[in-house]
Amino acid sequence: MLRINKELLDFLVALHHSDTEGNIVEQTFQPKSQILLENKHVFSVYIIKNGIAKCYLTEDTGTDFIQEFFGEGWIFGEIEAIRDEQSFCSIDAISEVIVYKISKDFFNTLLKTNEDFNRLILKTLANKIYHKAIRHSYNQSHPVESKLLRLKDDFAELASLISKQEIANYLGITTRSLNRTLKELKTKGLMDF
Amino acid sequence: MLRINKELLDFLVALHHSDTEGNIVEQTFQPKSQILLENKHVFSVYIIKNGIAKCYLTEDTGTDFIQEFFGEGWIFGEIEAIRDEQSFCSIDAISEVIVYKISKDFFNTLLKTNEDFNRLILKTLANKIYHKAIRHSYNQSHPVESKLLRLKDDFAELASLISKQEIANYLGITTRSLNRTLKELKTKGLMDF
DNA sequence: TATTTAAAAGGACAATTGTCTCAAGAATAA
DNA sequence: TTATTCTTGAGACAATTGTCCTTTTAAATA
Repeated sequence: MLRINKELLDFLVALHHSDTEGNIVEQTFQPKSQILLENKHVFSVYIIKNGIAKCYLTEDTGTDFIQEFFGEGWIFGEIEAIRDEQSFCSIDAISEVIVYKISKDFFNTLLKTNEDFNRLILKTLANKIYHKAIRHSYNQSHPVESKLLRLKDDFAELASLISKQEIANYLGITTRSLNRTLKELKTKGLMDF
Repeated sequence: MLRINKELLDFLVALHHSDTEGNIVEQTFQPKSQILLENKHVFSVYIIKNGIAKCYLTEDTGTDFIQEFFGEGWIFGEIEAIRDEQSFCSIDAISEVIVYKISKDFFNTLLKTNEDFNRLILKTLANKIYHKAIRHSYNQSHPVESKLLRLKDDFAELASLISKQEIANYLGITTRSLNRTLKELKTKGLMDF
């Protein structure tokens, strides 16, 4: 769940070092602040240097569905830059988040001119599809208990950072269901956090 | 649901015309035949010239979850070619399916040498992520009735081609739930197919 | 420390969805 | 036409998950 994309991060660190024209800017976001809002123009592409953010979608029912937690090396805004459309997710900082920010134009230029970067983005997109497909399928076919067990280690790792509400929003369930199932798993000795 | 990717199809038609080295092969699959199987090496990338296929994942519960129905211009095998990993989905022909088939190597060469193709693939991947995110979120946050109504037109269009079981597998529900909800919607006059 | 506010846990009940089973209808083959 | 098989539809019941609301616990602030 909290995979990191070291390759992409390393690439950006190097790019930032050699950048003399201000194409890459570092920016810091405070915990709980909003980085991107749904249905707005996106002018930049962001790569997380440090911290954790959540990428979520607010449904007409009023509930948020968390697409993914983003850690180091994760990129966002790139889909909008490629599709040339508005944002379809909101992004909030969870911890303090430091990003490398590059303009949409520079991002598209890099894609054209830098073969390594191009390949990295292709890989990143392919990975996003792969993981999304696996998760979507699993979510639709398994009860809450299984979904929780599957992410046991991830949640234990993130427990101090994210709320129960956010875990529920990631699993697409209510906090009531989450608590109920957590308690059952504790009784069974299958969960401890 | 059954979007077509005309741009990519047109590109391949042109490429096929000018192909003198046998890099692009046309292949036909009979209805219900399997084109790709989960967890196998993938040696080629496929673009649908004609027909409809389903892309699905078989869970340990024994149920299939349909990721997407693929129509004209849809590409598959490309994620595996980029990630250099085994297949993570199975692909079955629903109607008779004619594909353009290109080798993994040729696909990767094209990505490097042909800027237009590269851009098309980037767009295609970005679109897959976009649509998957929207659907996953909607599926997790809405009851069966809403999911069905949302796809009313698509299902009406596909009704003669796909089975009830396949609709259920696409929505991640059982046929029992599907039938129950369809009946309710008919009673309410909201559904007719 | 006392007070206020927010997050987490859970009781009671309702709604939704799934499991199991069987019967009706349609399609296919003998 | 008559079996045979497959798809569809649905009854009865069980399990899962959600809604609403209250209580408990923890954290933040005066």
